[in-house]
Amino acid sequence: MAVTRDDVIQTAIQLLQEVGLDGLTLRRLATELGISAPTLYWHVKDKRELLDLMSEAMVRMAREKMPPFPQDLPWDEKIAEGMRRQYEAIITWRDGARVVAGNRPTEASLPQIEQFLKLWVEAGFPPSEALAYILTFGDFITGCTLEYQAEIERQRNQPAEQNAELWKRMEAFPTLHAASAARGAGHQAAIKAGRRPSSFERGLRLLMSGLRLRHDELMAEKQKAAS
Amino acid sequence: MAVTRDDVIQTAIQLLQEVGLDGLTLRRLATELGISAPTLYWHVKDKRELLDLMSEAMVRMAREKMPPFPQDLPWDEKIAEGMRRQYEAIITWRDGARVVAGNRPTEASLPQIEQFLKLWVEAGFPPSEALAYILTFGDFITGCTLEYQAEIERQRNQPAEQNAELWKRMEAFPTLHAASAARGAGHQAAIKAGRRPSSFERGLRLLMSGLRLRHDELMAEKQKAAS
DNA sequence: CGGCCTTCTCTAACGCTGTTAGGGATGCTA
DNA sequence: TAGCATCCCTAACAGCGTTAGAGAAGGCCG
Repeated sequence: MAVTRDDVIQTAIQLLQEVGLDGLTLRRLATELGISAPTLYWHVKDKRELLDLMSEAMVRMAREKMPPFPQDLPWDEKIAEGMRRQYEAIITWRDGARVVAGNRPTEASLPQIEQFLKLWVEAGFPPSEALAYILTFGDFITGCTLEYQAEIERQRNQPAEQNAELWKRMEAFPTLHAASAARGAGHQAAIKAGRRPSSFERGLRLLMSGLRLRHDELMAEKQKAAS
Repeated sequence: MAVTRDDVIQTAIQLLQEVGLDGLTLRRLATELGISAPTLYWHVKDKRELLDLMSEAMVRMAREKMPPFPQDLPWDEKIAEGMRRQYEAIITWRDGARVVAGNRPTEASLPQIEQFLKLWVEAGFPPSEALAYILTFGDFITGCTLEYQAEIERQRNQPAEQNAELWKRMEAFPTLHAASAARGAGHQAAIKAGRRPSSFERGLRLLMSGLRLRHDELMAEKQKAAS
């Protein structure tokens, strides 16, 4: 049976889970598909294009598995939920951040963005401001997922030896040492247990607080203009 | 005259500015230094190590060029200024985000962190919470710089042709289209003129708003405990 | 039926990458 | 004078993304 373009993408994604982005070579992918490496170039223009297609498919697939978007929430919780979903869609996949980040929004993501944008506009934000905020939140999501997954890959590659040395050096810095100690143990344990780090939720909370303030401002302006 | 390890790092950084991270190969770097590629392995263990050293040097050099840190500011503006400096230290360099991001904090950055951490503790944050916030802010900086520089490299490689097509597709999505139109022109012009995008300042403002709220909470708790 | 054209695949090879092996030359030190 | 550390070399390897160009299978049309 002939390999389809979709087979290529799905197998690539599956392979990504197993070996990570650095292990995802065209030759390896071809072998997995039972074809030769150059044949991939019939299905796909580039490795770059393959990654774009994977990125799109990964986000879409992750989204499809989520429960329907809750409709009966106040505006701010809706927006927060939207952000959480984007975060989830990326961090679900091994090296998801490196695959997805840096891609310009693809055509397939436009409806998604449009729908999300509507939430903001309904809440009272001007469209252009809303878009700017979405991109800014997106930057945070990118950074969050990237750093988290970088940490995971690091731990996969080297069993915590250099870590100990850094810890030693920290003793020269009392505040940092105290902070790390208070944070350290629980945090490390959480990562190893597969639990998500609190960094995203913490940042999201801050961003949402700021956003609510801005929202209040806008509402006040509108009230004033109406009177 | 013999090449020193520092020559290697400095030349690598300079080369990075000219050709970007993807153009920074060991052979090219060696040629620039007037030596052969394998000789680099006498100065440096790895390409990975070279990048770590570059990262450290880049941040340090950028910092050294900045005016002394202003001391007579309220706590929140001090913290915001610290964040701005970290952002600046990365975005100054071509592909700075890709070089710096994903590196665990190096030994050389520990004093920097310690000092910054003190600002937070003086402001009334518990050390571990402060550290967590610093990392969260750091995630945002990473994402911001990364996406911005990715956009720059994209524009360097392909002169805006695919961009136009995406724009066409947008017309099917009224809210998005309106938002992009309102934002688009000025934003593009700003990037081409070398001005920094507002995304970072916008996010920073939100984060700081949230942080001030949290600070109020902490102060209230402390007051309560004292009485 | 024979011929064509699309679809899917192949082998061979190119130019590039980071990296290793192993061997020299120089110059300080004992 | 011997030895050792320093700094550099050539040759080569395995792997990467990618290109050139040819070939087999199947539907369509004369």
